[in-house]
Amino acid sequence: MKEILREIGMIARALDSISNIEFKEYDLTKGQYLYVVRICENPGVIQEKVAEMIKVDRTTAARAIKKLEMNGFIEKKEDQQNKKIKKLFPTEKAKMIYPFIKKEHDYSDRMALEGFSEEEADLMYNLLQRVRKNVEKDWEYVKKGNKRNY
Amino acid sequence: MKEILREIGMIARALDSISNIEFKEYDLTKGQYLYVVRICENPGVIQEKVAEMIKVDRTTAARAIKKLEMNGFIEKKEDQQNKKIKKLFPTEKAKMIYPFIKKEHDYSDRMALEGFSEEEADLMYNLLQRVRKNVEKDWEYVKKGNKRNY
DNA sequence: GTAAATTCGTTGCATTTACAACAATATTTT
DNA sequence: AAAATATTGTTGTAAATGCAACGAATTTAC
Repeated sequence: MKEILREIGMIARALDSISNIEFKEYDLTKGQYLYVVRICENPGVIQEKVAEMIKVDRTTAARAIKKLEMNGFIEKKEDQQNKKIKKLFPTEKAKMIYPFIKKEHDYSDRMALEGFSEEEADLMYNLLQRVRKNVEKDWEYVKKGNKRNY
Repeated sequence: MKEILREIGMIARALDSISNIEFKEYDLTKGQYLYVVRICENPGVIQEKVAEMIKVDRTTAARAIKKLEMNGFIEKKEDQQNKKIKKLFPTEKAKMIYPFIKKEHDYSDRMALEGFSEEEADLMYNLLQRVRKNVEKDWEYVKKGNKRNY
């Protein structure tokens, strides 16, 4: 069996580590860049969806977003139609740092793909999206309390 | 820019989450399966190397391994030549659960590669190894306190 | 239309994670 | 051989992470 997930785990931890170190400069603590990026790109999303996008526990997202709100990176706005949800928006402060996060991410993507041809890079992206779609099915299944059979 | 690292992050978090839930059954808490696997496969490694393999902070590995030792999953043995290092070995308890961890990992790898041809799976594995090698260079560079320029 | 189920958000608790700083040994440099 | 540097391991502290459990609003089922 090709152990692709072990490779993916190593890559992800290494990169998360790098990003966390680099974003301290913008007063973002561990993991927060993930939320800032998603909320900047999807203004008006709700917390629950952000957690799904990132693939993190709902309660983890809840606390991370609460802290981002306290530190002035994002704003929660009530919805008129639905009293239960709170829509999330980036503040000016978040909008200001977004380009820097993007730049860092772009650099890392380029670095990760060093030595790849254009075609290989495209292929990699497509293959990864397919893996991600496969994996998110199981993630949602298991997160809901179901048991995988193997 | 192809945002491969965002995909990789999503996949890795989803899978880590699944594994953590599934390995509770074997009394392994969050992240511990990573260490058990590496130490089973590399009996005699030292802590420092395990951290490098997994791509996790040295002190994180230190505490995780300490806990695994306390819970009877691994043993630390002093080296005769080098008084500084402690070699790590799996106990019988760890050796017993290793096949189950392997089975779970295999299942996840298969699930992740669903819809992939043999050739695509091979290609994916090769591309990922190349990305991993690129990324670990930067990780070590940044972890040592150096600043990337972008 | 009401009851049941689901969605969405929160908090209490236990745990992991990682930076900083230190100590001890080992290796390299001069 | 002594001094400087690197390696390996530990602990203090601060913070994130995630499960369990709750409440409230909404949607679905009957």
